[in-house]
Amino acid sequence: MQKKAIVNKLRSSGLRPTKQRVLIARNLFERDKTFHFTVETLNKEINKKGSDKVSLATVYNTVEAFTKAGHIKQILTSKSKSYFDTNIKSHHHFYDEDSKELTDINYNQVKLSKVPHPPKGKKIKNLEVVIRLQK
Amino acid sequence: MQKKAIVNKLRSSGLRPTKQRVLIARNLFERDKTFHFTVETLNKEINKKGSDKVSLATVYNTVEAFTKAGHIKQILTSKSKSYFDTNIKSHHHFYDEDSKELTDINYNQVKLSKVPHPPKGKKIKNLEVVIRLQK
DNA sequence: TTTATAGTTTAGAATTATTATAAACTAGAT
DNA sequence: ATCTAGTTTATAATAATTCTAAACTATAAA
Repeated sequence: MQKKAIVNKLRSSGLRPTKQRVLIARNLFERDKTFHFTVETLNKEINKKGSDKVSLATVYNTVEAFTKAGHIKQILTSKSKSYFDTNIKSHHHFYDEDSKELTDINYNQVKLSKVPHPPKGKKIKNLEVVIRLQK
Repeated sequence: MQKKAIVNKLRSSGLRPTKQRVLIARNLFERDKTFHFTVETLNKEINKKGSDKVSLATVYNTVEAFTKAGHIKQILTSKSKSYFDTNIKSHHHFYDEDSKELTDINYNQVKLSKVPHPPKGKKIKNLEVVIRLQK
């Protein structure tokens, strides 16, 4: 993804393309593989190189803004820390209990043949499967 | 569940049936419905009545011990707080994004017709589906 | 262009969730 | 009854996140 595309992406979701947001967005979206991260890991990534520094508060703000805009998505975990994923397509995860690592599972590798009706007045927004692994 | 059964449950998992553990266990397991909770909510429950007080640290310790023993299970969420469930059977959840509430879905209301092979050397420990709801 | 202003960033404080510590206590074996 | 390892407790420490309010900036309008 080129810088121009990044800027458009931000603009299209009502976010001003500030220096900090563009920097974070490039770090997130100019990758080959999808990226699983916490605010802490992203903050380290962003601030390690001699590059321009971004404050931790801004990393928090930006991650929240990107999540609301649907550019990244929050992952379901059983930890007291928030995890995010640059893969926003409907997909599922392996969670390895030994290594504590998350891996994507392609959407078409899981098929549900029966799903309950949502309660009245509610719609299904999405559906995620987490498969816990052990040795 | 009677007190004696509670005591056995604790003993069988190598936990001494102390006053505090029995109190917490009764609060958790002598319920009609399954119970979704955080340490904070459980702590309030336990300590509200004029009954014997249990320290917050003990509530944390006990919840951890019960989880390890498999008497309760940790729920997958996208929050920076740990949620637990007294329903340890394989089952799934609705997560209502508006009210932030979790509801159990019976195991047999969800059917998977295709599940990926686990990576080499790993076994599937369990599989959980979370259905996110919106208005 | 300047200028005005709403949106954004920032350091640091405040809050919330959890884990660690080490002294006092207790269940259960001897 | 006594001993001891396991447990509880208040409190401190740490970790994750949110808040605050002052400084800064993108951008729309003059």
